[in-house]
Amino acid sequence: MLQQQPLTGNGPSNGRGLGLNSHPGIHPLNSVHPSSHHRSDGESGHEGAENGHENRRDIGDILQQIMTITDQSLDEAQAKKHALNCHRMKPALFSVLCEIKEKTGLSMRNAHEEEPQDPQLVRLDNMLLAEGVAGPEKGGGAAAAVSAATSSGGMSPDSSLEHSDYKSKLSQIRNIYHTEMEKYEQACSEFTTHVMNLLREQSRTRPVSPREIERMVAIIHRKFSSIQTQLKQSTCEAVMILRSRFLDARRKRRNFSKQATEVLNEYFYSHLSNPYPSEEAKEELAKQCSITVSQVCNWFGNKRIRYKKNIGKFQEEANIYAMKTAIGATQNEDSTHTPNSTGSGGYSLSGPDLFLGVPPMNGEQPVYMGAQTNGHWQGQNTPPSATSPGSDHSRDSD
DNA sequence: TAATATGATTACTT
DNA sequence: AAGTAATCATATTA
Repeated sequence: MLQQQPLTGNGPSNGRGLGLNSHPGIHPLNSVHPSSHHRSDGESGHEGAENGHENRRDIGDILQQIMTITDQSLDEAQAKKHALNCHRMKPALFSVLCEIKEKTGLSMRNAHEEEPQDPQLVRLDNMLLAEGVAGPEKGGGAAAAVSAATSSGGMSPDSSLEHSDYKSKLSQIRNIYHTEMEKYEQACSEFTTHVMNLLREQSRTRPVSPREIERMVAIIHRKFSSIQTQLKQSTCEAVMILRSRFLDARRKRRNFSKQATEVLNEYFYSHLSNPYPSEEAKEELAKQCSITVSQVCNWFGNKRIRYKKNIGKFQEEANIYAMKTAIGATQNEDSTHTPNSTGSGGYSLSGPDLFLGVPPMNGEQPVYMGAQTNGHWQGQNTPPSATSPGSDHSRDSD
């Protein structure tokens, strides 16, 4: 029963680190059978001699029986044991053994170590607990850990796929961990009871103090818990790997939906003179685009810088969105205040400044070039005179 | 496949 | 803390 499979490759870390392929070696109990010691006591015709001689032979006999008792089959052993217990020299031997034990017992007394709770193990436990691997089953545990780990960035809804992937992987690890743990615990208790029974049984033929049993049990538990520590360790490793992979995935960029960029661009170009959405506006935009506020921040940061760097390149885009907003504005200029067009709700904060102060050229298209990019917005900036590949003079007729 | 677009990150600045 | 500018790394396009 205790030959349980040593955590084969289905472990969380591809079998790495869990390569304990043998049960904890607790052999002091059953390994002593010097089977080669069979003395040939065949010459029984020699009995008449001194008493001492006979006694020695008796003791040798009984010792022999004790030594070989574990070699016997169960029935045989049972019978032998019975015979042993009924042996007339048994009490004497027993008392001798007691005496010897009394003398040698000292060495055992100081073997009294109280394990001071390995800090490494404590750390492992804490981590497993924090990751939601150990401890009670809770759906939010893993998710909480993840969101804590990724709180800085903010995740797009796209990553919810990876998120659930992460969660399922984590629960997989969790399951493996728990089943393995259970297995070990069961094996441990089974083995412990087995050993205790054995010791109890043996206590009939040799002196076994409760203290001894206790010690043996402690040894067994130590052995098993060292295995469990290994399991914990590799579980932690697996979680770490999973986690780093998840965080890597976070770096993977995915473009926002068409509709989302639409909304963002609409806001941007309709607030070109001051494209700094307030906290509220950011939240509103985030909601509309189903992205996070920090993603909105990123987007505006990127947009501002890139627009400023090369206005010419964005001229067309600006015109398009200016047009859109204009249409939206005229559409509802007399009706309800809902400038929706492409799903863009009205950001009713600070009216859109389409065609800001800049006079719309003297011509046809509403060349949308307001934005005081040349020295306004936040702080000073010295755009290296936007290359303006677009034929239209992107600079205001100053 | 190279070039470009784009979302995220980082180091600073204000 | 919010921005800017530079940069990274991937997505998309030509």
